[in-house]
Amino acid sequence: MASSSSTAEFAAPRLALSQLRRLRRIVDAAIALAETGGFDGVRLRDVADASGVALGTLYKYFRSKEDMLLFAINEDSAQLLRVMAERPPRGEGASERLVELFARATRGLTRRPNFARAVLRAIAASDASSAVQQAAFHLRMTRMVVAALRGEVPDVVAPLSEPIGSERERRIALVLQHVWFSSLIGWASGLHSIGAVTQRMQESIELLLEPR
Amino acid sequence: MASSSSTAEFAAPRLALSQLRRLRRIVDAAIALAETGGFDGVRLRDVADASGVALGTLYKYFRSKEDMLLFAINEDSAQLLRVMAERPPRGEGASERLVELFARATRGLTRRPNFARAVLRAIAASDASSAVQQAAFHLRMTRMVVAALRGEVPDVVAPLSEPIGSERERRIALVLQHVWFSSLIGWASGLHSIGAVTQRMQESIELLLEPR
DNA sequence: TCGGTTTCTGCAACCTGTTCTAATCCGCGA
DNA sequence: TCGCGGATTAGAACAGGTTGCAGAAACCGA
Repeated sequence: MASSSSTAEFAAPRLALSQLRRLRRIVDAAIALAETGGFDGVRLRDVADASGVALGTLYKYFRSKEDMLLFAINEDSAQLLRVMAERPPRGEGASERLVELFARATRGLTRRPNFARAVLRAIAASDASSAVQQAAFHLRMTRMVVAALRGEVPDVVAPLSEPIGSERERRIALVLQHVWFSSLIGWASGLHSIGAVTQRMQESIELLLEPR
Repeated sequence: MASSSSTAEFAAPRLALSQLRRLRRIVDAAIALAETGGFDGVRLRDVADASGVALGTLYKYFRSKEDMLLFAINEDSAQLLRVMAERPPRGEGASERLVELFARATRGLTRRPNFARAVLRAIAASDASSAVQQAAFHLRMTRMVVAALRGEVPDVVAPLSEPIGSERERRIALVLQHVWFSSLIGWASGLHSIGAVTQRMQESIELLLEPR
């Protein structure tokens, strides 16, 4: 049970070790399938086969296919936060650091384009039941953006619930995340290239930060 | 035939009158169902029944369910453009006009919340085959944003292919559309209220335009 | 170790988007 | 008017997400 993916991140994991292992096998199988075939490539019957569980068991761990992929991308966002804490963007000004932050995030995500398309579709189609996942992702990104704005190192250990940044910093983070997400959706829809995503981020950052 | 929805907007409609009427009945049925039950409420078997055509016929007019809803929202965007040309936002400064533009657009869309959720999901999940639709929507919004920035009246009749605005104006339009779209997706996912959408637009517009 | 509870399995079933096919219908040019 | 070709229809069929269920397995406290 354990309301899907919110589990490992928010609630105390009431899962036994064997269940944690099962969860991992499921998620790994889903990721592998997504890397090959994107959203449609993740056929739950295949996920079940590849992870050695019954089809119905998937629904004990996740509410839906989307929820499963949301869990995967949420893990990735935690990983990204760690990386950014270890090797923060080291540009001179806030703009350069932000550009680098999003360039690295974009590269990291789209390095596995089919997986990226899969999770983007999952995010876009998810409903309120997965809102917690989304919120977690958002809070991590905000933390990274604020850190990049200030030229600091993002806090990895602080609980996600802890508020961060000034009003203005949070607004900038919000705008940039919206532009990023929406651009990525556009890329996933075939509207433009990955390069266009990075370029839009750069233009947006300049528009927001550079004196006019 | 007629590659789905691009038809009525881009290519010369090679459809006979009876076919145009059929198309209209299909779209109207889909809209009605979406208004009631959102994306999932649009069951193609029901659309076919309600519009009096066979299930297979739907696929002669639209590539997919998403494509169908994209067509509907595209009609709405044309309508919005006309309304904005008739009664443009009449604030003093560019900021006020933009805030009003997006407030009105948001209200118009979310007045039928289930329909809005349906088309948002369709947009987010669409693939390259519907890129033309998306582009059309985007071009219309850009036209409205640029007009609001300048305090002019958007051009309704000019072909959508005609480029518009300065580099900076287009960037602002792009950022605002990304924020708008992404906020709406967040609303559709249950992440926040409609009010939050309008508020984010206001904050973003201030961030972009007001001197600091 | 035992009994009860929870989880997992294997499988069938359901639902809905999508595709396919054969038969029919319709408009239109000859 | 006739006949042809494209459009439409009814219906079946397929695919994959989701659900339900009965029995087997695993776990856990006593």
